[in-house]
Amino acid sequence: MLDERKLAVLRAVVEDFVNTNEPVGSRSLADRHPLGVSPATIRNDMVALEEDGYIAQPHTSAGRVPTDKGYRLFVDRLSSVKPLSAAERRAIESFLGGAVDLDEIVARTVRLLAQLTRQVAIVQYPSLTRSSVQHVELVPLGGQRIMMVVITNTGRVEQRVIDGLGVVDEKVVDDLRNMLNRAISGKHLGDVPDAVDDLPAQVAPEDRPVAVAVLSVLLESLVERHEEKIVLAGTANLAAVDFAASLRDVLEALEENMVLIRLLGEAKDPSMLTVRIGAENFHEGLRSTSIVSADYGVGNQSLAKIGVVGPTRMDYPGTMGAVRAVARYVGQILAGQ
Amino acid sequence: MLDERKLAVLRAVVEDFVNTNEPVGSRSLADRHPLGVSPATIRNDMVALEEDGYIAQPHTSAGRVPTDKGYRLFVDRLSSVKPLSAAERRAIESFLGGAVDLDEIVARTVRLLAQLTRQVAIVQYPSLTRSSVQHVELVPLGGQRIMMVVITNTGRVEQRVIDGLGVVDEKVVDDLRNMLNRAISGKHLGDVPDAVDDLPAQVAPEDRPVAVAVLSVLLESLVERHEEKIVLAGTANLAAVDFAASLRDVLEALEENMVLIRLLGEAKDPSMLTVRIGAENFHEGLRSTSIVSADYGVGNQSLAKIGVVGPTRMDYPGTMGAVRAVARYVGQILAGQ
DNA sequence: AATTAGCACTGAGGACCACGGAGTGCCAGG
DNA sequence: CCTGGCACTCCGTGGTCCTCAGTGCTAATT
Repeated sequence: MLDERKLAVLRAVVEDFVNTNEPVGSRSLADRHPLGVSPATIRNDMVALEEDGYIAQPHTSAGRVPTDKGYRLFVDRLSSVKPLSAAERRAIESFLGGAVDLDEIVARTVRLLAQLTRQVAIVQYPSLTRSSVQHVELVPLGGQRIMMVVITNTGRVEQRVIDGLGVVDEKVVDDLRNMLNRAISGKHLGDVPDAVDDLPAQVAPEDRPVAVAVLSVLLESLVERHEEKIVLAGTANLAAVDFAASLRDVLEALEENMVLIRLLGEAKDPSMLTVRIGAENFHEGLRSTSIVSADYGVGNQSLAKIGVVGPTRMDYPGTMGAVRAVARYVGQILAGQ
Repeated sequence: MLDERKLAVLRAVVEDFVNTNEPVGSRSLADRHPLGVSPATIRNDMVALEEDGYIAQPHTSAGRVPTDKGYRLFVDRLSSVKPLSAAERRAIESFLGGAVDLDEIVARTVRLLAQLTRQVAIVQYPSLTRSSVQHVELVPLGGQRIMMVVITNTGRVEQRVIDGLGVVDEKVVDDLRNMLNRAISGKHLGDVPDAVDDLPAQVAPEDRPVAVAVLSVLLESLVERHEEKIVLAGTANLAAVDFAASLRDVLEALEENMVLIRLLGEAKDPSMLTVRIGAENFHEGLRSTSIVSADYGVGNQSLAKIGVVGPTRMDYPGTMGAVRAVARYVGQILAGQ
């Protein structure tokens, strides 16, 4: 039903449309691609492709434009991920090399990805839920407050102030800290609740309120609140594109972090590139955009996602190459931290 | 030269233009404002205002539009900051109330301000340079690395990993931590370098490399690197406006954090509202925007700035009111932390 | 049976033009 | 000093025409 040549025509349509942003007609296609047949033949193929829903006409007597379904086929079967040039790879290395802490790694990564793809880049902070506790620190602040700092093995730091305890003896804080670390350091975050369950029973009754307060804040900050943090860059690149939806809708969607997190999260196949095209994105404002995302992590443990948002009419092979390459490098950098 | 009525006309022109986004003519002005004179008289006044450069005509036989100079006069002499409504104030309180840590306070503040003003909001993290050290924590990570966490009195937390030290004894880390805290906790950040100057001399010679490494990272993270962090929200609100400069230029300028930091920093009068109009902003891409900014802080000590970026054609009284109110509330919240 | 050349048809978009309307500047009279 | 009146200017709108890229169809060719 779709023979080789029809697929070649579809590929050519996608490539030309991505380049020119104008509906592509049979004549110009025959000119620019070595298909070896005449425009008339191409027209016949186009009719078939249109009947199957891979391309569409904005109006009669205009060229053809790929549909979401057409892009889908293109991505799945007609293109391959384009590896980065040596220069680009060197740029990544030097760009990410100088980062000193997690915040900076993330900040640089997102800018880098936006620059490489000339689109909007998204980087999610390494997930809390899949990492383990490296260390818990309790710091008595002046007065009646304690600051709790939790450090995970992915370099992420969570801090929280615990208040309203009355005066707390420094010795008590010391004991509590030691006990806590003995109980949970090295533990997977998911196991923390169980691990601390019987701790209050082990402290002297008069110190129990403090212990309970600390534990409840700990649990809240680690387990209950697994809102993930994300960072954006390159929104300026959107201005160059003209969307079916208004630019405003797209920008609004991008500011809704929860939406983005969900979208990134819906990858089919972990540790692989995922491409969601147009209406495949459930969010209204992103109907005319595509999202290319990938997992990154240390070893083969996935920690979080990075991704790129652009018009459906984007350079898929190039974008996919950039996303994949950056994801790998970030993983390496994190492993070295 | 500029009598009362001419000023009233200018005020009316600004207000109408802000509302309608269309050049305002003498007739509609006479209709909508109780100036008590005829359109012809208003025309004469307009000629005078135009000669002085406060308003301009996009083309002959069109209405008048305020110039940057006109807005300047309006802001300085013809308008007053508009206090928020009770409902708005309640919204601020409930919105900022639930924040648990500094990151969240900042994140909520910026979203709030963007929503109140329907423009782009900027919030700068509390400055490191003006705060003091609350506590320094050294945490031996597994192996040969140490994590350093510095907590300031403004709730800000800086963390850094120190690597490549060889195996470090836990006892040494303990001593170092105590010594460090004795030396610098409570100290103003600017005084930290002096305060730690002679610390290496106090440790045993064999531990000196560790101490030196820790100190150099400390100094680097606190003093040398006083890049300030900022956060944006509400960029989607820009899409509704049509700028003289392209939207892309504005978005690009907004992504250059260093530019924004400089712009915010150039407030005339600390602890007061600052308004920079159009070409008063040195940055190319922001020539057709205005920036309203204010300091916030605890007590009368200014810690950082917040601000709003919008078209020169903005509702100055309302925006100024929102910025001022939010700045105050954030100060209160920080003080209570 | 598949491909191609030829041809009539279609619709978008640009150039051109006429016109209505909002606004101005100026002048003469209150 | 203010105001009504008036001639003038220019923008924006809507209509018409024309071009042009591209299509679908049919008949001829391989």
